[in-house]
Amino acid sequence: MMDQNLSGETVKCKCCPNSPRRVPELDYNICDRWRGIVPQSLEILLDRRSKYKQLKKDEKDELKRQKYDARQSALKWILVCSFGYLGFKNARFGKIDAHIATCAFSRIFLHRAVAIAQARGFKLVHGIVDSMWLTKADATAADYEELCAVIREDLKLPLSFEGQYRWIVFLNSKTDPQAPVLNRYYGTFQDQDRTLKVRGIDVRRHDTPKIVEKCQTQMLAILKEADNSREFQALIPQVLNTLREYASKLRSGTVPIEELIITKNLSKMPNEYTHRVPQAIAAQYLIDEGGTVHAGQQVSYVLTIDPSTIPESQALPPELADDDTVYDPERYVDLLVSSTANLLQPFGYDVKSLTATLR
DNA sequence: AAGGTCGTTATCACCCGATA
DNA sequence: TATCGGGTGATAACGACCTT
Repeated sequence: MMDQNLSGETVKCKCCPNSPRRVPELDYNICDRWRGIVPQSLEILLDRRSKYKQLKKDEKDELKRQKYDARQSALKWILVCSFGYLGFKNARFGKIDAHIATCAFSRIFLHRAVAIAQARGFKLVHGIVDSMWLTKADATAADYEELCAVIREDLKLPLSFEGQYRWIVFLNSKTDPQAPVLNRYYGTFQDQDRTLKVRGIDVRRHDTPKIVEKCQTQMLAILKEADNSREFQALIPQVLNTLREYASKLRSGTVPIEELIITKNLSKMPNEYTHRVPQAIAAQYLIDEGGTVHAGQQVSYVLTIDPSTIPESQALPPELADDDTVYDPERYVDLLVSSTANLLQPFGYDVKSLTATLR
């Protein structure tokens, strides 16, 4: 968007239909007379972000480092939204053609970056949008930095090396167990702290109850000590012990309600729900109590024992829970099992086998 | 914004045994 | 032989949330 002058008024502009600046694949013309308002605006944000990144890099004080990191991260999300907004039809400066053009450039750049990496002996494990995961036997951080510099120079784009993983697990798709998916993975970096990076799974979701989050966090803490896949496999029994521990705690009925709360964002008014989903049931309880619940609002609930088959009794807002409220241990155990399976699926464990080990 | 995953609920077909 | 109900499994629709 920046360097290519991609903006609502510059892509397919009327003033220079024969501009030499073209969009790859699509051959749209890009204005050669004016700089677009989008790149002009983004420049401010990009400059500021790279300043904070640099400041963080040069800073020793941990608190300040965190502060700079938070600022560059806030700017990152403003920039991500700017890209999204370019394709939003109601946006003042939006235009779908400019959005499509941005995607076309991004494909070309990613392709080119992959080609450069491969030409230098790196193997592409996975790539998405503006990121690549590469391997090369015995490659050092310096090798990756060097590759970065080459690509940066070639594409004339800022590019940074995030780190080297000791190991990384890409989870397979549940709908197509053959295919690993791009938005669910976890791994540890080779730094001193063995920093974990986790995307997409339970601990990253805000609707995961605390009990499951704690359990999965503990499991990840166990696995992060592995240096390679052999050590990883050797740690799996400890992970299974953690699962058993949490499951029996749940079954003993002693887990406090606070750890069992599930919170969801309502996407519609409670009466618009066609399915008797727990969040709709919980919302109805709140309305019955004289509360008001709107789309966009958060609603919390606890999964309760359902002695009848009335859907109403399967969920209860924690606000209405009392000492007699009994949670449904088995449904929470199911959540634990599924979160465990999310970690161990590539190693031959699934919900069925894990459930069996808990009997 | 776009492109996904995934879990839950609803629905329906089907099987099977019980019942009349 | 017809009917009913429970259980099971497949499928569609729904709904939430995640990734960049």
